[in-house]
Order: sequence, then C-alpha cells, then structure tokens
Amino acid sequence: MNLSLPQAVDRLSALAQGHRLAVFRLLVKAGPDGLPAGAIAREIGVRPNTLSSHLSILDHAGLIHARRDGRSVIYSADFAAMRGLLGFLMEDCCGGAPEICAPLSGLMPACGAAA
Amino acid sequence: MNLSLPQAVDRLSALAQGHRLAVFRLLVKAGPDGLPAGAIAREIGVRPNTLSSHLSILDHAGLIHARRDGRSVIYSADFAAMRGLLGFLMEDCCGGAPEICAPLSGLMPACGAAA
DNA sequence: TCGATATTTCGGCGATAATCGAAATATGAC
DNA sequence: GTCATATTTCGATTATCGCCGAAATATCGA
Repeated sequence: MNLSLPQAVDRLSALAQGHRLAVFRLLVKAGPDGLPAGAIAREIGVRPNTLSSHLSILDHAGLIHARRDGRSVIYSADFAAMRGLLGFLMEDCCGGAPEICAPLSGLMPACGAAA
Repeated sequence: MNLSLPQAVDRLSALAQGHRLAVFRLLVKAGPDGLPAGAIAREIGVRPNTLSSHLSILDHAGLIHARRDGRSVIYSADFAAMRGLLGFLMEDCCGGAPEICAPLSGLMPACGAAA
C-alpha cells in the first residue's frame, strides 16, 4: 500500500524536530527490541512528559510502536513505515530514467519487519 | 561529509509541508534538468510569492538548487543531499546487525549528481 | 491497601510557520 | 528608455508547535 502525501507529511513532520529525530535514530540503532521510555528520556536529555508528547507524535505518524512491559512502555522503530516514506520521496525519480534511482525501491529488506 | 543533526532537521522540516513536499517530488520526477519557478507554481497550484518562500526554504536546506535562465529561474533537486539525508536517518541501523539494513548506505548512485 | 516507580494527560505560555496583498527587483523585447 | 513577464521581498495576520509544572493513571512489591 502506497503512502498518501498527507501521511508522508505527517511522518516527515514527526521527524523534523531535534528531539524526535534523536529519539527515532536511537530506536533505529536499538533495533526491533526497542527501548523503554525512561531510558530514551535519559539518553536524549528531555523531561518524561515532554518525551511522552514526542513519542505520541512519532507513534501517531506510524514511525514507532509501543508495547507495555510491566511498569515500562517499550518503544521500537517501525522499519516498514520508514521504508515506505523513503520510497515515497523517491517515487518516479528522474522521470524517464528510473533505472538510475530506482535501486531505492527495494531497499532495507527486512530489518525486524517493524513490530 | 556526514550530516549534522540540525542539518538533518532543516532538511526534514523543509520537506514536512504539503506544498514543499509536492514541489520536491515534482523536481525529483523532473530530474537534473529541473523546472522554472512559474511552471512549478502552476503545477502545484500555489501563488508565485508563496512558492518563492517555499523554494527559498528548500534551497536553504540544500535540497534544491537554483540557476537563472533568462527571465526564469530553474530549480532542480539535489540528489546528493537527499542521499545524505536518507543515510543519516538509517545510520547504525539495528546496531549489531548492520548487514540487515546497510544496503541503504550505497544507494541512489548518481542520478544527475545534483547540479 | 499503601507507597514507589514509570508514564501520560492537562492547561497555559512564548515562539515559530504559512499565507496573503502590495511593492520591489531582474531580465528580455521593442 | 519603456513596457511586459518572471520572480522575490516586505509587513501583517492567523494558526500551530514545543515546553513547562502539576496532576492523573498504571503497574509492581511489601
């Protein structure tokens, strides 16, 4: 299923903020296992309530997923969503010469397949 | 040269707006030859002064380049900048298992090599 | 149940962003 | 030089964003 432009804007907006981008990259680095909200807050250096707002935005954009584990909530990156966004950005690249840029389409094969 | 986080935020912010995203995708589709500002305004359906503001933001973020041709100003996508952004987003993907996501690193080979 | 830890929700404040109309600048044709 | 076309700059208005402190919710252990 292809991304709509408003969906792509939502995802890009979610990433277009320093703290949220840092959070997302941290989760990309962490892989499918993810990290608890508290650890993210400590690592990024942001208050828990502010982080919660950021996580909510990333979640609503579909870029990360939350799952509860005891008192903690574990967040992990959704790699499929990211792949969809990258594909959307490069769609129809170079018009008549797609073979130049098309290699992007089949990228980032599995990588945990989100969560 | 690797991207800094603030630079990446600038690029993502530039793309995180409906009209600007539409403009960028149009220029990606157009390829290295680019399009004059007027044609972009007509295609996207936005007033020339508003478009100019958007183009300025995309240009300042390094995602597009401008060159003058007579009375027109031709804008074209900077594919190298885009490649840099994608690489930044997926840096250190999945931590210990980079071979799963790494294929992203060497992507989008030339595609006009910007301008 | 009570207290401690982990996270989220709420209300408000200051800063930033998107758009507009009007005017200014740049280039080419006559 | 004068006019028309193409694009940009300016100033103002309205809406949205990011942060905070305080309070609420959820889970676990004693």
